[in-house]
Amino acid sequence: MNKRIAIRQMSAHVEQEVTLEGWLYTKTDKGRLQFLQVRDGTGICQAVVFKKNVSSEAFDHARKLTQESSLRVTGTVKADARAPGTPGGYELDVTDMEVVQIADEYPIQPKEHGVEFLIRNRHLWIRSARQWAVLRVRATVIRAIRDWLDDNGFLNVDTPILTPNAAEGTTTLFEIDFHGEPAYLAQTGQLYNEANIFAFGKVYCFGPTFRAEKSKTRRHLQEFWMVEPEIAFCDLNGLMEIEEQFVSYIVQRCLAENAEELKVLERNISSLERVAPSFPRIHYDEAVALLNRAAAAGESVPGYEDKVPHIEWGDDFGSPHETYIAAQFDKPVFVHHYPTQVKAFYMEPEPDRPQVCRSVDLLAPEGYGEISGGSERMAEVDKLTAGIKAHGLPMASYDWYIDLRRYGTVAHSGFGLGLERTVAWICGAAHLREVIAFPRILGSMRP
RNA sequence: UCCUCGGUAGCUCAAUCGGCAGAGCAUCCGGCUGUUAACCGGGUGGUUGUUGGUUCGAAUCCAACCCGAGGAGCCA
Repeated sequence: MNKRIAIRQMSAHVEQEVTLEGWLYTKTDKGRLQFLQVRDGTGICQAVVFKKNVSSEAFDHARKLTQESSLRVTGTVKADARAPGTPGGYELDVTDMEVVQIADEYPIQPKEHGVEFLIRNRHLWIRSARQWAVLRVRATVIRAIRDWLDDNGFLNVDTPILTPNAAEGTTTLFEIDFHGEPAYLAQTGQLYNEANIFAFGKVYCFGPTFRAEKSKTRRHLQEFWMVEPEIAFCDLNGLMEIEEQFVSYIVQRCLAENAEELKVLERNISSLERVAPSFPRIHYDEAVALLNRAAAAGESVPGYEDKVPHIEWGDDFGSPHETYIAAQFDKPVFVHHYPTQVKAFYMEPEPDRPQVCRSVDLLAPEGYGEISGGSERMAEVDKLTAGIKAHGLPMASYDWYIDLRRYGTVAHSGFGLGLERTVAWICGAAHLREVIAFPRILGSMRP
């Protein structure tokens, strides 16, 4: 029995005889010479089958291999600059092979396909090189998120997915039946996070969240993952410092650990290398002025056909606005102090100017939009109850939340970072559906 | 909910003014010792999204519906 190794470890086994277990990605048959591209989940490696080097049975088996057939292939690892693969530069000079199964005709070819077809075959599409690379980067982003928070004094306290009422509005909730009582799939764990900081100081929750928005764009999913850190004794400025450290760490971890994956994705690395503290910060007032100067000059929005639309002070930004602002910077940019009226009820108004609140969105470069939204939370009972009234929300639902301000209230802040938008940005992915294994998008949840 | 675009072979797409349903890839057969989405020769493969209408004749024109994509709004 030969040593079984992973393709990723091939460079450590040059001139040794090893066995790879995997699937045939594609094949080039040259008569007495066959090139097999073998995947094993860790990479793709070229296995070269010379007729004179193997038994006639093994050679015939190789000829019969179809795309995605499962196999064990044994041979000597050779360093060869001509060898393609991930990582390339090494190939297997085959001495023997065993077919596990000859696969049926495989629907996905290593060429262009339409979106509908690929989504319908998502269970197979995840084997393709691009999808494989994206999902590996996603796993790195998740590790980086947990590592940074765990190493910086945050305690992971997860929050419920079944909730009795909306945190921020009711139109985008998935309703389910909780034994005769209506319940909703969580859109955020933030309110519970705020309870948790009074026990643990700095906490985060990290899990799936659900939005029944009728949104059908490349930036929306019905089910997506969000990490939500929440910090006691922290104001808006403190929050932005944490966010820029956190996001920079995530990006740098991907650069360090996923060079091969980013190469498969043909991602421009230099724009990611710039992602380091500190990030530019602009006030909502400045952003409005910037947008209206651009609108007056008739500038167009990168990636859109339309010109920059004029904006009235007090309105929230639309996607074209966000995209234009983000395009003015070569790093993620903070926009802070949004108008109080367009933001959620719990955001702390600026004491000297209550028309704006201590909120901040982080906009990713290259058109990937808002990857994070956060704020300093209202710390006083009276302000909070006024805020709940002003938004027309049922006071009774928030009794425990208001309670938190009665027992040792402090300035506190938090944000939510959208996992898929972050991964899409790092990978340069065209659509969020590519950065989660089984996307839930409007009108489709199969497979 | 609204706007725009689309649906033809397993996949990606052609089909001129309404006039024989056509390629490439995949698959199958044959050839080839350095291929990178190989190449060369041959074969298989069709209820043109659905229903109805106009017409001698419809993939093509008309109507309704179904499905998909991108975007707006909303949001991470």
